[in-house]
Amino acid sequence: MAGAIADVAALAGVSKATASRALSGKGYVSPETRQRVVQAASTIGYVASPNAASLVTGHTKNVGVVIPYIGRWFFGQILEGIEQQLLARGYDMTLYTLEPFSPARDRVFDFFLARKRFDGVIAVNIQPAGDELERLHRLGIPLVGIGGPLEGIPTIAIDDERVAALATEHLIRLGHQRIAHIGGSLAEQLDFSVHGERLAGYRAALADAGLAEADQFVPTQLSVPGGYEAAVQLLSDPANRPTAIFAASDEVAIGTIIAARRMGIAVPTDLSVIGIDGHDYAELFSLTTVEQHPREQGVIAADMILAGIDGETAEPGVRDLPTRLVMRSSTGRPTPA
Amino acid sequence: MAGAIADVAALAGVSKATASRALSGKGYVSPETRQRVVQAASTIGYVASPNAASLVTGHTKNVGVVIPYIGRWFFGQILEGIEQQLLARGYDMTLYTLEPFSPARDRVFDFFLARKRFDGVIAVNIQPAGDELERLHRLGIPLVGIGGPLEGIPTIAIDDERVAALATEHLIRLGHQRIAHIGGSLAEQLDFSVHGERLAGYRAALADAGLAEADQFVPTQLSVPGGYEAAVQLLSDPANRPTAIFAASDEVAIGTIIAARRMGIAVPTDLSVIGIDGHDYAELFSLTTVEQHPREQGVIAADMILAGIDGETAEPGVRDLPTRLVMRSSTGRPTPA
DNA sequence: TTGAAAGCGCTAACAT
DNA sequence: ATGTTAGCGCTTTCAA
Repeated sequence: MAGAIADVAALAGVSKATASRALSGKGYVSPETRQRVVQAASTIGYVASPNAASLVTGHTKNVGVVIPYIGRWFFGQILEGIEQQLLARGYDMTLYTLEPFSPARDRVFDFFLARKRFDGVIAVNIQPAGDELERLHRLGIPLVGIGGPLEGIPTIAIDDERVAALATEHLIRLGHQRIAHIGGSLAEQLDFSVHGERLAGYRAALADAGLAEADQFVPTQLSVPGGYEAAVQLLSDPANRPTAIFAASDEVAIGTIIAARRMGIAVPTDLSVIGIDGHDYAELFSLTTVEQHPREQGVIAADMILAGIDGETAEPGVRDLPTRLVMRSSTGRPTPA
Repeated sequence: MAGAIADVAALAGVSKATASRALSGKGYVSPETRQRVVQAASTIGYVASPNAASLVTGHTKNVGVVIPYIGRWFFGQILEGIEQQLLARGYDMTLYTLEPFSPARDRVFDFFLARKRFDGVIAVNIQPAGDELERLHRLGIPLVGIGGPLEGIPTIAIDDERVAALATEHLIRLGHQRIAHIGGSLAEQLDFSVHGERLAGYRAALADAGLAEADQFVPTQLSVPGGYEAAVQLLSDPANRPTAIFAASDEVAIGTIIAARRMGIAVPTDLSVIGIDGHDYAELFSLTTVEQHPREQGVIAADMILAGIDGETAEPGVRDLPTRLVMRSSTGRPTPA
């Protein structure tokens, strides 16, 4: 309907090849001819079909993104970053949600990703099960990971252990002795080693301060409701209550604060809370947090995949992203007993 | 790399045509032959390239989705619904975020959507500006809208005016007289007429109860921070404070509750709050709300676009989705003065 | 029931 | 600097 390149060529009085060259900028075309072709294309409203082009070039101008959830804030931010960057370069973003243990996983790997539709794939917080990693490599296209080590794939992540230690140390420095940690369950495959590393950082910081036995870990879902439930559990015994909580994500921290306030526990007077992520609403909750800018992670990952598509070979391995501690008002010195 | 249909044909000892027929199920193939072809395909790990196929069939097995935001809960839910349904039918979902007034809008309409890549397009809460609607129609593919009237396009939505009236009436029935409304700004194009309709429903309900002059409307962004800010503004004058607030979305309602609690105003004792959406965290905030299941909206929209692609012509116009009032504890009777 | 051949829209040699 | 030709991987007439 909108016209093929043959129409443009005819209108401009040149061959298809010349029209193609003029439009793509590849190959020599005289300025006047180019002008005429461009003009013809615009009057027709011609836009090249990347599908047809991909058949001969092998490039699809399309990047696949595999991600565990869309609805959670953290992942939404990453997607926005990826999409923005891809769009700017003329690439499409095709999205697959891949929940852990979902039966749909196989189909995504065997069918959707195998359809030769993508120039590259970005895997966000995907813990490959079975031979999924091998299948990924078999695609034969550039791969980039976000959020944890993926064998043979260049990946960006934050240093989860260090960040967790940073957060915990902050609380220790304020004078807290009873510091609990609400984090992801170790069994949950979703987040690679993330859960374990944050737990390890927390424990290391405690140990360094001689507080090893004050260790109190509650696993939960990394979401606001998850944080809420864990906090209720953790704070229900007034006699045995921590004065500070290190939450593995800001969403968890927010849930924790909500729970505390509901239970009549003042934050930060009676309870200090710290999280990780740089959540948009953190300001609202006056949440002290270690920021990692998930949106920026998306942008960086998109840049990396684009570079890979352009032929620049990135070396596999994890590239750590900088983080920073952002002080807001949900942490303070413990009230003397 | 993974093999073309020619390889499958060769391995099965048949022609490409027969292989194609066997694999696609279109056309006659003897059971034994089909068996052999399928077998060959699976040993090679063959997956047909939809790009190549689309060149001849015109079908791309790909649906474009245009949406204002991806990070906000409501939109994330819709996307999850769409994606799940599309995936089940073998379709890809390609995503474009289209913020109101963004300069990237033109590119999406002129370039990305025009590339003949999609079998259909779902427009979520898109208020078409200028000739955007016409451009959409010019794509010549099935279109489906979510969230407001889109001329000439089948659309699903809730009856915003009715829902708003429902929420307001609930507060009135409880005995409230000073009921404020926090909603989207009328100038903001984002949500079609949604903002205006919810405002209208609110006003109609007030008028019906003879409370027309108690009308108090504060426009803001439809997000948690937006609700927070508006609530701070609305509640800062103790002498002149509403006893109930109808928020145009659950995110706004949550922001309102946060603000109120921070200001020492007890919910629902001193202030009743009601929202719209069926937000995940509503339970947490004990939020009375009018549910519309955004995820389900996504599923329905996907079904509609798929039907359209299959040739079933849906009539343009808005199809109203059912909603229901879910009572939790953020509304109550006003405390007698 | 199957095969041969044409062609979808485009780009990339290779000529000219 | 431009045109001719071949062919990407697939489906679909049309013959056999």
